[in-house]
Formats: sequence, C-alpha cells, structure tokens
Amino acid sequence: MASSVIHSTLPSTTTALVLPGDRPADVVAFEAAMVDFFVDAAELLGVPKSVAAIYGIVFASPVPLSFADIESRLDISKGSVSQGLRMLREVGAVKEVSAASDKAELFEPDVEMRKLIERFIEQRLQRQLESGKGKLKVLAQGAAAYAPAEQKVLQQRLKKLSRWHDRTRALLPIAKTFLKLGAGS
Amino acid sequence: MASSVIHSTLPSTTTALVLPGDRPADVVAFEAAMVDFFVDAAELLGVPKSVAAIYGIVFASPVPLSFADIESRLDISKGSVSQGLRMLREVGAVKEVSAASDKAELFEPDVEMRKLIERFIEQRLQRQLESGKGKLKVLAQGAAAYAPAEQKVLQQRLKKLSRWHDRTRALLPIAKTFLKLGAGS
DNA sequence: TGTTCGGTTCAAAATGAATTGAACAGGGGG
DNA sequence: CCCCCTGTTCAATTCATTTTGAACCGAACA
Repeated sequence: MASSVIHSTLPSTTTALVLPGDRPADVVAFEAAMVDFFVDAAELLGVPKSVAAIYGIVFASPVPLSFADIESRLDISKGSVSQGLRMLREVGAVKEVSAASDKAELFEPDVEMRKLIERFIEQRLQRQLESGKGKLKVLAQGAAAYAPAEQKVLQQRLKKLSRWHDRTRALLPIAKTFLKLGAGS
Repeated sequence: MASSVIHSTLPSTTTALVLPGDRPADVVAFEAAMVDFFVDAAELLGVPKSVAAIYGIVFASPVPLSFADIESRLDISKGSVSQGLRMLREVGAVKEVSAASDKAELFEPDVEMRKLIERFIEQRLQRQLESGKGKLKVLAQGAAAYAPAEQKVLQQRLKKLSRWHDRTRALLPIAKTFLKLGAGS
C-alpha cells in the first residue's frame, strides 16, 4: 500500500464521470470538480465511487435533483443510481424533498456533515475498538501459556497494545466534539 | 475460536491463517488470536490481510522470527511473506536483528506504534486534505458560473465544506500529540 | 385492462487489489 | 565450478467488491 503512494501530486484522475449533457460548459466543469472532490474523499473512507459521485452531483446542484437528473448527469447505470441513493438516504447524506405534487421525488444534500462523520466513526472505529477490547483480554490470558521470561516480554507488548487502544478510545469523543464546533447547521 | 459471544453482526472471521505446525496448542491459539487482532485492525486501515498477519505473528513471538519461521506458521505463500516483510520494514513496523552470525536475519516488531500511526495519518489524511484544499479553491471560483441566487446557495455549501475541512486539519496535530501521550517506548 | 413512467432488484460481468508460484538472483560451501 | 539454501520478482490467478442491465413491480392514467 505504502509503496503505491509514492507519486506526488498527479492530475488526480480526470473523472470521466460527469456527462456534458446540454448544460453550460462551466457548470459541467463545476459539477465535475465537485464530484471529483467527493470521490477523492470517499476513496479514503472506502466508500464506492458511484455513491460519492451521486453525492457530489447532488451537492453541486443549487436545486434538488430528481432520479432522472442524476442518472442523466452521471455516467453510471440506473441500478447504481438506485442503490447509491438508497445508501445515501439510509445514512442521512441526502434527503428527499417532495416535489410539487405528483412528480417524482427530488433529492438534496443533507448537509449535516457532523452526522455523517459521527456515523462513520461509530460504525467503523467504535465497533473495531469494542471487539479489540475483548480480544486483548483473551490474549492477556493466553500469554500464560509461555515460560516466565517469555511471558514477561509478551505481557509488556500486550500492555503497550492496551495503552494504545485506550488512548484511541479516549480520542474518539474528543474528535467528535471537536468536529462539531461551529457546526452552523 | 469457540467464542459464541453475544454480537449478532460479526462472524469474527475464524482466521484459518495460522498453521498448527508442531507447537503447543495454546501457543498456536495465542498466535491465532494475535493475528486475528491485527488482521481486524488492518482491515479498518485498508492494509492487506497477509501483511497484518505477518505483523501479528511476529508480534506474538517473544523471540525474533526468521523468514522461514514466519512462512511455516502462516498459511501464506513465500512471495507474500517476502512482500509483506518488505512493506513492514519500509514502514518501520518490524526491524531485523542480526542473528548470531552467519544465520538468517531475524525479525521482531518495532513497537513504535506512534510512528506507525503518524506515518499513516500523514500519508493518507494529510495528502488528501492538501489536494482537497486546492480543489475547494477551484470550486469557489467555479461557483461564479451560476446566477446570483443559486450562487449564494452554492457558496454557503462550499463554506461549510471548507469549515469542515479546516476543522479536520486542525484535528490532526491534536490527534498526533494525543496518541503520543505516555508512549513509554 | 393495457400501457407507460419511475424506480428497484439481483444475477452476471467488470474491475481492481491481493495472492500465488514458478523462475530467478546471489552467496557461500564443498 | 556446481549445487544447495534463502529470499526476491513479477506475470498469472484468485478473490472481493462494485457496477451493470435486463427483468420486474406498482401506481397512475387512458
């Protein structure tokens, strides 16, 4: 992994994800940049490209978009749009604003970053930290299987692991509150 | 892993990664648990399983291990061991302690978690945050392509994005120092 | 009832990363 | 000089995940 991160600041994968359609070129450029931004960020968090792209295109539009809008502006299949939107809705990243009346649902970004982050942290980190806690306990007992001298080495290592573990756990709430600061909306 | 614990969601992936060999059963169990622990954690960070397993087995041994030791205790190919060890060395996660004299190199964990974490943070987050900064600037300009009313909406969103971005950047050093606390060795 | 519109589902295909394994050093011995 | 003995390399394979696309569903409407 580390080995593939050598290259410096490359053109950053020209996202051929946004379709020109008939809109003004500069609008399309804006959308493309936005999609790019989110696709990049998502990569970091292990979120599928298509999902990030959908969020990006919705985020880039000053007005709510319909399913059809999204489908027409992105070069991804209807199925992906459907699944992606579902995921984003579940997670609270987009919300539907019921259109005029009979027309289709419209989507706009639910700009509560805070929630997104929190949810992410909770799901991934906290879960892992919990299960880690249990495993550490088991390990501490398992060390008994070794001869005294070796046991000492292992116990020391385990202690270190525990400390790190605890610090991380302690960091979480701090991060949460910190990211919440000045959360305008 | 006879852990039929409470949690409904986690199958806990019985790591069939550690080979019994001829060592005592409880030692093997200990190693398996350790490998498991690291494989789990690694998953979170997007590190390949085999690499995590190697680190785990080295970490679980009170004495340094040779290439052959590692290969014989884990059910992964020689090629993977070689590559994995290289990565771990590069990253400073293991270090070689020259054996007696003519014999093969031995590996032991370089238990500087701090360094590992720092390196990780630097490579992934900081990089992304940097490139994000640039993109945000471009986006702010791109918003000019829209009509005044729409522009306002977009600018507001962009501002929010920026704020989040900044807060995250500000959080990094905090996290670093925090994780450093009490780093005994 | 038949037809179209908006969207969902899911098996199959594509993608991309990790893993394998066989070919290949190099370096001591003998 | 030849032959192990260790470890590395890298193209080919496997594996997991994402994406596709066609079948499908239900609701509105004629």
